[in-house]
Amino acid sequence: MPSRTRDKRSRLVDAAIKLVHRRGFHRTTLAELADDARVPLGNVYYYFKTKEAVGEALIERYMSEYEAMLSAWDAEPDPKARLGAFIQTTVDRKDIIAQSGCPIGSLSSELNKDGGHLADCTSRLFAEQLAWAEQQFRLLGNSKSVAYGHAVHLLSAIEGASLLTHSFGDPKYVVQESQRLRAWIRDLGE
Amino acid sequence: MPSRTRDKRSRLVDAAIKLVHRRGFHRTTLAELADDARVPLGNVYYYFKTKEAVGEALIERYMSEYEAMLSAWDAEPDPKARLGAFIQTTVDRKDIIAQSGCPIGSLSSELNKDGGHLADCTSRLFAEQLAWAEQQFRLLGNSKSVAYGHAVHLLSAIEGASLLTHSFGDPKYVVQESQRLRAWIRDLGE
DNA sequence: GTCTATATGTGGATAGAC
DNA sequence: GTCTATCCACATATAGAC
Repeated sequence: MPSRTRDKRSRLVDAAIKLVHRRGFHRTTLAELADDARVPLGNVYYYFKTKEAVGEALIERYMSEYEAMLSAWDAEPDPKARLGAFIQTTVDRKDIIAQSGCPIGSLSSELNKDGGHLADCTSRLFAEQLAWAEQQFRLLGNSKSVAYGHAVHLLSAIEGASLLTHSFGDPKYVVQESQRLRAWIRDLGE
Repeated sequence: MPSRTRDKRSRLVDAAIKLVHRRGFHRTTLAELADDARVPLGNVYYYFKTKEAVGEALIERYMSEYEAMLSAWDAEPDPKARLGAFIQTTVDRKDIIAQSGCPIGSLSSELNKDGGHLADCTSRLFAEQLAWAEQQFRLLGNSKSVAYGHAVHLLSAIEGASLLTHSFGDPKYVVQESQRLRAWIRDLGE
């Protein structure tokens, strides 16, 4: 695939990440996508067979972005610091979450109402996060089932607080809930 | 307003509750609504000026349903029992949550991407729940800010677990998180 | 109040020239 | 590979008879 071609395809995915987060998948039109990526509408179909294919590429992108973040967190010295870095990522994005919600959470909520296979793709993103967090809690000496419970609790609280932050358009909910989660992790195993 | 008229309008709102939860607001068409309520399409506009007006009625309905649940919970003897009843409501709905998510959460997530005033209506539902829960925590002897933090934590965890349950199509997340929340409340103030 | 037929706008997708 | 023009399906909304 030529590099110019990669470029346009990549720009379209960039646009999808931005616009789908802001307006949702179904309400984002291919015309808007093309416009934002400075690609003529008809040409979009050279890169993606259908709109659904754009959705797949979008989720792929999130998947690789997540891999990058995971590497960054794994650079932390110990599990508690890694979990802290995970939480901090949400706090860092508090303003964008207030505007448009958690990108994964709102996408998952939307696509799971269609019954299509795009829904399964988004849940894989959550599954990866759960598996990573479970691993950290296991390293803290917890049994598999306890570690899993902790991971579910962590992700639930973050996603729920993101939903409230989005609903009220106020970052304070993720900030407050993050503090609580940090204190919880700090005191674990004492 | 004649009773037959009330009937049809009410049936349309019933249909909206069901279909919007299942498919989302934007993807639910007025034709589907009319069909489900056994009302001819054109007649919908006698009861609602626009689709947005259907959305308002839908949220009104949720608001009054919530009032009814609140009364039920308030019948419990003490704050911990009331909070337990609140949590139990989510567990009771675990299967429908696995299918279509939390009705309020997914509606809020969807409508907050439009910037319209329907979004503000949904956040009022969350605000009511937060205020009620805060009140219960205050009755347990907590300061206003601590009680508010607890309320945010409770609602966040429930909404987040509902999101995971919906995403994976598996009730276990709300069940597990509810157990954890119940234990947390049981041990509060010890 | 009720219902049929239809106007109007929009969005995904395609045809086909270049 | 690129881009214009357009098809077609569908959804909101309205007109107007009954």
